[in-house]
Amino acid sequence: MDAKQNLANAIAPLCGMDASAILDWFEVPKKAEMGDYAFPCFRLSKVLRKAPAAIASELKEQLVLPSGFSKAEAVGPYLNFYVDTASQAGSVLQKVLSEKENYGSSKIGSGKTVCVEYSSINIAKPFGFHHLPSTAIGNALYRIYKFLGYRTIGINHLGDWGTQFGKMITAYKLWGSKPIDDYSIRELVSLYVRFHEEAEKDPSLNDTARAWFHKIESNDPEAMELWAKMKDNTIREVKVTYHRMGIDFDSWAGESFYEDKMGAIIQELRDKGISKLDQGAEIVDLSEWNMPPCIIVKSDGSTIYATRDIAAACYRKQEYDFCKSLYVVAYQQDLHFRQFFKVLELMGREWVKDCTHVNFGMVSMEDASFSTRSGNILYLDDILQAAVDKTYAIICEKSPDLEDKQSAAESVGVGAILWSVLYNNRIKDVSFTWDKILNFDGETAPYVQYTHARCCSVLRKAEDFDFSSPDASLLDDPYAQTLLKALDAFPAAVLSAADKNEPYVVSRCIMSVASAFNKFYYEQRIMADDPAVKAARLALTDATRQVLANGLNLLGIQAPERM
RNA sequence: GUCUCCGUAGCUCAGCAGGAUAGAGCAUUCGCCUCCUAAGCGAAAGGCCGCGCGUUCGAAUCGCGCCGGGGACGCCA
Repeated sequence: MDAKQNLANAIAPLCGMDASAILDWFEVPKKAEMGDYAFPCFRLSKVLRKAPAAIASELKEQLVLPSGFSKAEAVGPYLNFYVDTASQAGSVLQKVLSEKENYGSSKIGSGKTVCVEYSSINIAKPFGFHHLPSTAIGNALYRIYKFLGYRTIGINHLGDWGTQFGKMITAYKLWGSKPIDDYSIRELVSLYVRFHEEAEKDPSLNDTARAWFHKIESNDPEAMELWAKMKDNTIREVKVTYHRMGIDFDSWAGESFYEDKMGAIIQELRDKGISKLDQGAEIVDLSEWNMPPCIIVKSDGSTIYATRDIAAACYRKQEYDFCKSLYVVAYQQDLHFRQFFKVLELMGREWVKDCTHVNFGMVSMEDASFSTRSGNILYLDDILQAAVDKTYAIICEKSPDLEDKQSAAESVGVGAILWSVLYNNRIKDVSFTWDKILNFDGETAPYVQYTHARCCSVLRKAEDFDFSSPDASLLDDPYAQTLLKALDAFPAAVLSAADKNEPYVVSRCIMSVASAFNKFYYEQRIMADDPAVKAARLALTDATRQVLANGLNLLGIQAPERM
């Protein structure tokens, strides 16, 4: 960034412009051989009334190159600048190797808090593949913000309230055969499925279910105990899966947590004249903003998710005083978020501008749809396990001598699954097929992890060799240069990922690092005969290892040293 | 019907505060392990960047209109 400023300062006087005016004209050429920065002269041709190409070559003649640059070249209408590779290489290497696991981090978030609501599973329901995007993206954002110095609050907004628990209890009372504590999620789900089958034949079961939920709401001891135990069971069980993915939450406050916090919201909406009665329900009319009304209280007097989300937003502001509050929730709920954000705005909560719906695409199966009721479910844990099993088989084939195959398989298998939803723009839909999810070739986590392991392997072989004072000017081949540029791009990628709430910016960045390293590795011998060259290349390898590890860590993916 | 998002290679996607011959991976075909992990590297082939109009010196990128697809649209979340 000072590089551009220096160039602007040097060029501006030659064409009678202000340095600040031409600063953002600079661009980075697509191809490395065209230099590191380019100054297009099209716009100057209007002012100077000359052909752009002529301006470029005249500028080149008159220009005094600022320090840090090795040459300038006029190519057609462009003036291309090449940075001095030795000093550039030296500073990148030095920065990575001295900052280590903090390379790419920042203090911009110091003293500020970001809330991230993600994963948000339902109690006594499957933790399924369709939860993967929210879970993986949310966790990556959580880690990225933390890396940038923010205090981060990860919130699993549990679906732990509603008539489905009346159904669960009804089913348990009718068909349960052991203490509720002994029921796994899968067993609870089969009770739930059975309830829906039987309720087809005997609709009165639905009344029983409603009655049981009413008991929960009115604090009936038996109902509360069953509900609480189902909730505890579920949390205990899903924590195992979360742990596999390196995830933990700071808050598990779900829907039930806000039961006693909605009354004040409803009252405030009435008092301020924001809500009104319509068809027996209390609504906020949003037609002025071209939106359907937001329902606050249903005609039967019960609350609804909008009410809960409003209460939750207010609670989080009060409790955490966030500077940003993110909701990692599928785009099906776009309208819902626009509605309740608008209601918060009408309530005078100016901080609602800091709330963001981080939406993502639909998850589907190729030729079926997910449905708990029909029992058509893909458990996330089964998919993780399938990936780990496949990885284990690959390791046995490719690295039969590896000592701890199981832990490497776990890192790589789970990493591959997480990566599948962290490599593309969030908004892209995800359609599940076993072939796709178990493909570890090409632009995948295993590729990046393999590259990391490769770096570690080389470094192990050089354990006794001192490369702490590398001569970066020896890294002047194009492969090393491309790699250095990729390493240099990492800190900006982290910032951009946070700015856009898009983890794929980090994924793409470390993918380009891995790709550049593999080309470098193939073309250049790292353990070169010349000790000075060897030292420089080992330092570069160590820096690569570090950046890959940092990037994978931000995505919540392990970086194994051997695989 | 209204609102909203998306449309780039056979497939999955980058690129879109406008700029130099549009990039990857997968799949296909063909090469590269006497040398640091071949889960790697290379090559070939593959594109009216959905269509049209406009703004501009310049549009995959910005605006408008079509077409095609996803999603949402009052008492589920």
